[in-house]
Amino acid sequence: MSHANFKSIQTRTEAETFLRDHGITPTRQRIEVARTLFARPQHFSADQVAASLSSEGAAVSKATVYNTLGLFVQKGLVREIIADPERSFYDSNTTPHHHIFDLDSGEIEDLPGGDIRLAGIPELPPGARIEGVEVVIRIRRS
Amino acid sequence: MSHANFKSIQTRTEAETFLRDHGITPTRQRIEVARTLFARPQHFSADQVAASLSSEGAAVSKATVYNTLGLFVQKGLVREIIADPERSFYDSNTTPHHHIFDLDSGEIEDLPGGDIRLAGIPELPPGARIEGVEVVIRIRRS
DNA sequence: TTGGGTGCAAACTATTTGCATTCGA
DNA sequence: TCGAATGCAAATAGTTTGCACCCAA
Repeated sequence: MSHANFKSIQTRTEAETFLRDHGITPTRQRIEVARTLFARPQHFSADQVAASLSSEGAAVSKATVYNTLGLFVQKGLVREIIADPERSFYDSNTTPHHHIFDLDSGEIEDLPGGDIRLAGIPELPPGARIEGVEVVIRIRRS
Repeated sequence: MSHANFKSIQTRTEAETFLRDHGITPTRQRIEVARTLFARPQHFSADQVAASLSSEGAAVSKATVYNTLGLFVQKGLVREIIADPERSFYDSNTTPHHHIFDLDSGEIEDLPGGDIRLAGIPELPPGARIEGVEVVIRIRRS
């Protein structure tokens, strides 16, 4: 399955070590964000991260949530998913896989199967370096 | 090539007919937007459409540009491209093809070759109807 | 004539930023 | 201690909406 290599984080201590291992100063807020995000493979918007934290009593300001998510993307801990024109999502599973975006619920799911293969990726413009390839399947259930 | 079937619109009259054929009341503004968009296959943000129009002296208010693009998407005249987290783009070429998003310039190009094939699209959740499949390759040149 | 379309400005939402305060090492 | 990180509020940018006016049929 697509999150076969996902390493779940359960405790604050694990989160702290994880951040340190990635060269990130583990502050209280970053530890909380990491613990929430990496509890399991999931897709969260910045707002959902903030809401989840505050429901656990670990409120972190929205600005810090945004800054932290941006930092995590930059350090490769999470992957930004651009599928909803209204907001970005962040995927705690960085192993290669693709997504389904449900237009009715606004939720993102992993594309099951994981055996999607892109054939025939052509020659890119000279000097171009691929930063990412994303496949999004937009569905509707109504 | 990927826009082999693209039908270019050059005149206001052609635009008017085109809109009527798609069940859209051809107003002055919609005709201008259509003429600009369908002159050739291209990728425009709402802002770029407005700028292009006003540089031709055919100013259309930004609200109307947004409303018109939304209408065109809904009627299937253009395709919305979600590749840049900051804004939507609109592709006047609706034949199936995919995109390259240049992270440095913020521009979208068609993926050349057009022979990309997605193999192994798995079974989707029951009742799901595919509204669109988009492949975006993010590149950097720096 | 008349209902849909447009323009403008105001409203909204997501995200970023400036700056004083606080905290980790 | 001291620079980095945070919080809050204000600023930004894209997009949507309310409402009076206008125009296509």
